[in-house]
Amino acid sequence: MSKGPELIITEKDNAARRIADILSGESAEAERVNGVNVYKWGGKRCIGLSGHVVGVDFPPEYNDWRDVEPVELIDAPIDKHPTQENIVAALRRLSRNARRVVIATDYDREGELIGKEAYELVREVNEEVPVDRVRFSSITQREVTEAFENPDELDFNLAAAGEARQIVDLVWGAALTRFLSLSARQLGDDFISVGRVQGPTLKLIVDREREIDAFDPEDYWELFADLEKGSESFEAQYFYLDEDDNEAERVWDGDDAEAAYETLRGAETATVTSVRRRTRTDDPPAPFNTTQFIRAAGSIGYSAQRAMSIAEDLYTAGYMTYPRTDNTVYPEDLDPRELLDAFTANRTFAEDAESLLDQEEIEPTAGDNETTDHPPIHPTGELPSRADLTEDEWEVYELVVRRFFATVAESAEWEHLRVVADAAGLSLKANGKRLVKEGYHAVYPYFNSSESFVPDVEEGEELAVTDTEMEAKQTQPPRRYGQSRLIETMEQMGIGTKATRHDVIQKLYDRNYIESDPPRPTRLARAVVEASEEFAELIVSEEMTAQLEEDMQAITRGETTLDDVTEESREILEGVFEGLMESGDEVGKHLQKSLKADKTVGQCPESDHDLVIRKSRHGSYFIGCDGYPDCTYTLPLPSTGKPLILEESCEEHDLNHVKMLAGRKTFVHGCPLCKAEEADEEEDLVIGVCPECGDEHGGELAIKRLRSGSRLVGCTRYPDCDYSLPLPRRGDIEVTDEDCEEHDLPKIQITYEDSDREPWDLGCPICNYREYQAEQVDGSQLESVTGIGEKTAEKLKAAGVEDVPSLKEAEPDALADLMDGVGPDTVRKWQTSAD
DNA sequence: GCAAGGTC
Repeated sequence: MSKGPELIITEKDNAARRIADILSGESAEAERVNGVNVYKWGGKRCIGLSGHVVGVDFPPEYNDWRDVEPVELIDAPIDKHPTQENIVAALRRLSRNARRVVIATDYDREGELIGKEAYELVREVNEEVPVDRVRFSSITQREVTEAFENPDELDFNLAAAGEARQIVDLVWGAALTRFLSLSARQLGDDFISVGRVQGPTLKLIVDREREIDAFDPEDYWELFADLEKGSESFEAQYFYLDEDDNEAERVWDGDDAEAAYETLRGAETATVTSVRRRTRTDDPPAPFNTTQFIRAAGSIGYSAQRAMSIAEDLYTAGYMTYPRTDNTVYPEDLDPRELLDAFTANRTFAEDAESLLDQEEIEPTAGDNETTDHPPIHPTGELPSRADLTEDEWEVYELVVRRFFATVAESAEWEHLRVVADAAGLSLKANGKRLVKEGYHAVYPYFNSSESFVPDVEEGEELAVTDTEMEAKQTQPPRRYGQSRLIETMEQMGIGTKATRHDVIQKLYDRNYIESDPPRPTRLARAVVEASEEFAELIVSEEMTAQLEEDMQAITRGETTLDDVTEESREILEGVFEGLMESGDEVGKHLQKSLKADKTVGQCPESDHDLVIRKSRHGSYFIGCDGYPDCTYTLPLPSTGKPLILEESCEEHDLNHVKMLAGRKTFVHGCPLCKAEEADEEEDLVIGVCPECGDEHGGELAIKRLRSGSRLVGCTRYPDCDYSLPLPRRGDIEVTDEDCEEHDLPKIQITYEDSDREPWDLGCPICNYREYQAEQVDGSQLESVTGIGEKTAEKLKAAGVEDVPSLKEAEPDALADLMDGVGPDTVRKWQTSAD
């Protein structure tokens, strides 16, 4: 009998630490094995994976897209290989002499598969060791202890169901993605992808755009009257009964509307014909799952991606529970009073927490979905101080805290008052609502709780008609999906998971399928959906997931096998490829045409070619002639942001307007040719002597407008002297009478004619630039490297890497060993992006 | 370099 340790394997480091704490009574100590945290107490070790540590893929000989016909991928072998080398190595080391292994991954299908992957890694180095599986719904003292007292076995059928999904997704996704990319000759970074989840999501967006395109607006009219009781006035709306005896407010005929309006205008009084009062209970919302959290964060201005990234940080820091969950029912062990109590010491929350604790009974709300993997999102009892968090983090944290508050608060109550009155034979109605009991709204201000006023009136009462109005309106096309509506709809359709839906949307942006927010599909997206609808309908249909889900459940129940399911799926894909390969050229041409349309702004003024948006070798955008090198016509674009071609076009030049997407600094550039012409016409305004070449060559400093639209202070001897100082992009530049004593230049003021922004005293352009430079992040700082945030920079410093030069010199494997959750590949990525 | 699913 081996005397080695008992090894517990969890899905992530965080879970490993908490489970070790519970089982050891907080006596576990952390040690590092191959750069991975291992928690150790008595004869036990607990290690956390990082989700899947092995991945499925085709063997390397299938890597070259050009060498392998996409159709060959259907029957190509599939390998499993470690993707997290350091974790796999640590796991092997610890299991070699283990006396027992316990799999404690998440309690769901993917968790079972991750557990089975760990099991196989263990078996590679230890054929004998007994392997158990424990399952618990939340990491609490009671559940974890109970689970470890009653160990179970791995469910290999459940894991096989997950494997079937991996294989089907890989084969369909890779084969079709390669086919489309090859047919359109898009092989670099701009390949054309499809998949079981991104396909239907993209189709959702494209279908909505088709509805919008096909929409034919209809005119209608609405009539209103202001009614007055004493000094109290309120608005009422005209309505009539339609053919089905339903109340209707929209008048579809212009003459009818005009006639009704004339009648209404002639009325001096209206008689109240009915008054109805009702109280309505407004129950507090259910606990947050991922989707509802994203939705709420969206309503206060966070993109899905950003909301999840902040949630992840708050979770890692220990302030809230796991952000990826479908569960909307709090676990039994959650004691609301105890949790509320933790907030009574905090300045922001104390008052609300105490008022909630004053309630006699606390019964948290519950949603429809109770799952076994994680609890709903709620704050932990550990509170950050405001200074620990950025403003955004605090805002999201407060949302999570307040949502928890809401779920343990009382219902609100509304009083609805509906008044119907008759004015010269026409019916008018008004709906008032008053919040008579604030309830959960007092602690959760994110829902609209505005009231609308209608005074107390009685049947038969006469009211004065003081003002009448007729509004001409048009029916509106359906609205585009916003990111959170999209995620909600994906959830309803059953595609993607809580952890991936927001990533899928990001992927659509990355592939140039959608742009802007709310997302709009590009021509390329339409072409991809059209081609798929014609030849591979399943890949853009939610049915594929529904069918796969059924198959997976059958595998879980032991009614069918992984091999049968994947074989059948491969046969269907063979059929798809028969049609696809016949029409490959046609599909490719259509995709290429759409790709070009996405880049085209109009006709070149100097040749018969199109003007298209191009990217220079330095990564900046410009407009160039598609006939290059025969025609070398170009127009510049601003240096900030990514260009988006707008529908609107210039009347004079017939070129589409361009918008520059740059987050909060997004702006409309307009017609690129107009901009260039404006700059050419504008004369430079001399304001002083060039400090670089003034003495020697007599160069002068002038305010200049470039053809790209940007403005600067530059030397009149350009390009012989390239001395320049930046000026802001927006606002009007005004030269004041006041001079800077140090540099002998006039001070500059920026005014904003088209907005109510206060004028800004920029001052002397040289002084201003010096200040600006001083504020900029020093280029040698770690945070200037893509992918390194504040926290990672801190960790790097703790590992002895102080700045960018020392990061570049570091040996990836050695550095990864010192860093928590960072692999050598990540280090290499940092190093390349630092160059 | 392809997917989708974990996780960081």
